[in-house]
Amino acid sequence: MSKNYKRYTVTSALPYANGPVHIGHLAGVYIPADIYVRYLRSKGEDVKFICGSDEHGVPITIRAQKEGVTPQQVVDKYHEIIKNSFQEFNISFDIYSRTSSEIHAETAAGFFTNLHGKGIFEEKTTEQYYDEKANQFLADRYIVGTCPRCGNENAYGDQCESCGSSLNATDLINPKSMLSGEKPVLKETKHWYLPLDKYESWLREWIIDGHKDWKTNVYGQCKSWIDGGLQPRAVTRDLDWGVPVPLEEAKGKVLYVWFDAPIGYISATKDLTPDWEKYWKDEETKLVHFIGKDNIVFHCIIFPVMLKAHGDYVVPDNVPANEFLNLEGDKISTSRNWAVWLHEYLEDFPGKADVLRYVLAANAPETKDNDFTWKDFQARNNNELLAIFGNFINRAVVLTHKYYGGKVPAKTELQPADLVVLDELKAFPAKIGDLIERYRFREALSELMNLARLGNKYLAETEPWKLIKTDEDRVKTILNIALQIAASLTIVAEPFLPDTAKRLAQMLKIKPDTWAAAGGQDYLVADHQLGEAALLFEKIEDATVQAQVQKLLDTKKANQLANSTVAPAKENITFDDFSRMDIRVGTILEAEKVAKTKKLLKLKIDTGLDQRTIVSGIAEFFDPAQIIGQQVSVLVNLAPREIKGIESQGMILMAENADGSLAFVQPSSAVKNGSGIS
RNA sequence: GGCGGGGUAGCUCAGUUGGUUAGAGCACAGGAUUCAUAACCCUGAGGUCAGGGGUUCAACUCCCCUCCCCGCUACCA
Repeated sequence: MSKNYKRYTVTSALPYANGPVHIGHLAGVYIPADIYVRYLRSKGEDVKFICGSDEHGVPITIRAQKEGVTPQQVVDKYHEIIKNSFQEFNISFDIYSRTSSEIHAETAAGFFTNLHGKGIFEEKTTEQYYDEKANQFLADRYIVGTCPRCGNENAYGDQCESCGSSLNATDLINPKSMLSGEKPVLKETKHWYLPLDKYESWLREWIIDGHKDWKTNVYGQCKSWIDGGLQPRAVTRDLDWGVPVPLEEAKGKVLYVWFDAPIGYISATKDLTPDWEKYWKDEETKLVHFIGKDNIVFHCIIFPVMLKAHGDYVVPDNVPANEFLNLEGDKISTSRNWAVWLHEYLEDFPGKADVLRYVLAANAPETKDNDFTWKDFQARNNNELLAIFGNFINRAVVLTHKYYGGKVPAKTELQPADLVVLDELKAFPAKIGDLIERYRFREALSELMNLARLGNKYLAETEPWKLIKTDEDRVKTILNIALQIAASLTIVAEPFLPDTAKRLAQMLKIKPDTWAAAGGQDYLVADHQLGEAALLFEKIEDATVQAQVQKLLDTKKANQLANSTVAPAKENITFDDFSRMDIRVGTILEAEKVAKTKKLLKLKIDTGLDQRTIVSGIAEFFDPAQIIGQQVSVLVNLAPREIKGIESQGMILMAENADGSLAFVQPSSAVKNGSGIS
């Protein structure tokens, strides 16, 4: 398992180019990956750090349509924003490519052709909605219609955004194409499937038996998927935005985005170097994917199966997926604008990329979901970066300037306390490096701070500012050692805080050196002239973080306002339309939870006409025992429908609150069962 | 409901194969200090390791049950 690798290919998840990047992405994926890569480079390893924008898929075409622009314009816009954000946070990709590029289309199509040639794919024909006027098949999101559950007339084919139900396009009442407005027809279409099920035994051997070293969340999730049984997965779609399927018979079809996206790692590497094959096809290359937990199945199951089926490629050695980062106690949400966007952070905190890098790395969701708060951000800047790291550097450099004109004094006689500190200093780089190699970035970072703490403690205990009056030789040794610690910090801090490391190196007037030089007791030679002391960090005031908190509170308020808006009235209907509905008052006689469901209650209702069974999705809000005997409104002439094997004969009328909670619609005083409602 | 992950100090989190007294940072209290951005340094207090049962000489750790949070997934007429 611990093979000796000659080189590394490190990828970080391709951000989807339909929006900017926020702190959750950074904390979960890009900062860990960047720390890992910078460390490897510092060790002198041969490493390529690969990323790029994921620019295909239906959501981008929808956004384009909404904004009245082309998909290419959408991805061009976000590709630039995302790319710039990464640059400003010093995420040191060797290449940041994109999947709308020519080289990617070639690579992805080539990959498909290769698998197709090997007879890997299964072909299946199914019925899908087709717009005859626009002459194309419709993605689920391209079909609107009336939600069969809540009656919202603008439900999408995959989901109703009004009631949150997930739907099949064929469930919609009065489906309409978003392209032409016409009613779509069902039409047969052929697609190519990757038979994941045929790779089950290989996956078991490779992951379940072979990669017990993976993080528990990753390993557990993979095991769950494999044990649950894998299904063939379509690799093609009827869509005009994507990589065209390279087959004569597949005109108008593109590669499904999940198939082409991971190949983006390969095409980006091609884009980077003609030597790309070495980084993908050589057994001595260690492939590592940094991703968030939502991406585990693609990087641990699907992409490896693709690589395995192809046969020439190596499969990942590790996939250190992180959990999610919350923001001030709530989930980060793009649609609710509950996020700290990277480009906005840099406007509010210019020059402070490292501060956010530090806070996010220190609080990265490595084993479970974590919370980012502005208060914590302030505390970590003021109490850790500034008070421990910055302060130590400042003390050492200021004292050296004060006593020795900024020239590194030579060590004199070493005392036991000095030797202890030098030993500890020497041990740090290996300790930090080991943690990084085991993907434990938080702990590695805390060891980095411990090195600065060692410096502070050493100064506090030796008190050179007192000794300068009595034992100047001793002071020379002390400051020399303190400066050696500072010098090593330039190296071991670099993966985490690249800007800071650079500024520190400038202050000490040293050239960046390799990891091997860190921990040395003579990294700074005697008489070396230091630069002027400068502050590495500045204090973040209460008012500053308060402003950020206020910004979020405003967002929350805006969201509440948006939620409280009442849905617009539906189209007028005739009295006749209304009178076709037979709504009666009934009494709940029995209520029990339907086994193996979360939302369903099986109710027995006395409708006055009869006693009938109705299945209703209200279990989340009502305790069965508490609702027996209550009167409710029942739509009695709704066609019966089987739900979870139970025939439901009618529907209970419910009022839905803004927060989604439900209430019965019931008479204000008891009336006879069977009384009509009109 | 099924599957996966999690529940450890006021807060954010460590705790590797079961092994003495369960750790760190922040916050808090006391002390020391003045080179340093009132920062650093030392000491202390603070825990029914979600709850219950079991295995064991020994359980935060392994097994069973229950509750809660997150994710994937099914159900919603």
